[in-house]
Amino acid sequence: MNMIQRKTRNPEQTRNDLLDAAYHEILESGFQAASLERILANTSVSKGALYHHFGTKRDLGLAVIEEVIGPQLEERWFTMLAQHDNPINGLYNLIAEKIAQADESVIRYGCPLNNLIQEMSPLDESFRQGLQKILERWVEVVAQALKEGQSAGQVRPDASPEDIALYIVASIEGCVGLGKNAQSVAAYQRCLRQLQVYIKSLAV
Amino acid sequence: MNMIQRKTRNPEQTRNDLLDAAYHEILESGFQAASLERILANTSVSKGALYHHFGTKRDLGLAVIEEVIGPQLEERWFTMLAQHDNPINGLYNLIAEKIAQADESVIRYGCPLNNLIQEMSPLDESFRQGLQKILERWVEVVAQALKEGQSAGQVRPDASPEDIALYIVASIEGCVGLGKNAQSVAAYQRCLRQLQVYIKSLAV
DNA sequence: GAAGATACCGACCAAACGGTATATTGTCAA
DNA sequence: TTGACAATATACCGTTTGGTCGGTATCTTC
Repeated sequence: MNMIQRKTRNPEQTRNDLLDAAYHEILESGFQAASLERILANTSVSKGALYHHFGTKRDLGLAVIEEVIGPQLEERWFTMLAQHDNPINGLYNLIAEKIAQADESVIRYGCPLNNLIQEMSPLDESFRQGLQKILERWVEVVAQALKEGQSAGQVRPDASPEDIALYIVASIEGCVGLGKNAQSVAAYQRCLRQLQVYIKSLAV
Repeated sequence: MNMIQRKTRNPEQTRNDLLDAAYHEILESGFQAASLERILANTSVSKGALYHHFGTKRDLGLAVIEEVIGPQLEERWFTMLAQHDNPINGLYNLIAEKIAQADESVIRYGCPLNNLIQEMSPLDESFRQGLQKILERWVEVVAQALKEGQSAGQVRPDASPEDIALYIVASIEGCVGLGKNAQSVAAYQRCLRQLQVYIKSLAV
């Protein structure tokens, strides 16, 4: 056979390339319609190499959730909320940042987490669990911040931090979803600004 | 060829059967992964009949959006909001109804509109437009009710009806999405109850 | 430096897909 | 009654899909 292999081996790089290409392919087409051929074309990795690193397409998808989408969100929210002493300000600024950074690509493809939830959670229990782990962590980080805000007398004491955190996360996903379908950065921003109003109303 | 046709012809019924089966197949698998073979198997309609009524799979999907999903939502929200003199009460009760009617199947498959938005809106402009038409109508109905509430002195005058309507719709979709992934009726209900709190805060 | 493990290659495969072609039958107007 | 057309049936097609397999090149270890 005619063998033209990569000059030097680099399994880690190969794996990362695959994860990265798979992430983008899934973001654009969804998981089920994601094409392995297309992923391979975008990485110049061979099919053999792909199946060396990942047992099935499903495994690749699960790895994307765990190793790409999860850390992405974790970093953004965890470090951001840790920077503020007041959770109301922290949340408000996070949304403000989302409003400021809103651009065509966010509006076009929406939230990778939400996309996968809607598509895959009823179809594959492992996907659902992988996504749920991220979701729970997200809600937990927000709830924890709110709880500390209550102790510090910054957040209304009559509110349930867990319920509010859940609702805030839901609202964000909803705003992204609507903006995505409207293909309108403005609509997305208007929607998030209402969420800011709600967040402000949580202050004492 | 061996012809075993339906005893009596009924094109309208055939078309409706197809729309109904397609709706359920799409709800369960998404549009791209929806299988025509499976739809045919669930209707005992032949492939020839299907392609007589719908030019392509895409046309079938668009018809489901326009003729099944759209009217479903229209009926629920339009008639419901018309029953109340006070939009705050109307919206509150609509959410209360959603909370009361929450069951496994809602939680399992989520909102058909939201599912299609996340999957198809970046991939097919016609889908996006069909979905957007429903979305805009939904937002408009809510906004109109709020506007009338403002005139009647029931809704805070400093609020923008359009923005709030957009946000409410987004929040609902978000709540369904989270409940769907958590596979938890309780989480879904907790989320919606926070939305009720927000809605109440709109009163004068 | 030989051996064994790891990484990678690309041709091939069966199955499922959406869609087409052609044949047949029910319906209804003339 | 018949002729035309709408409605339905099924065999078939090309393409794409995820996945396999035998083989090769590189790296590590002793």
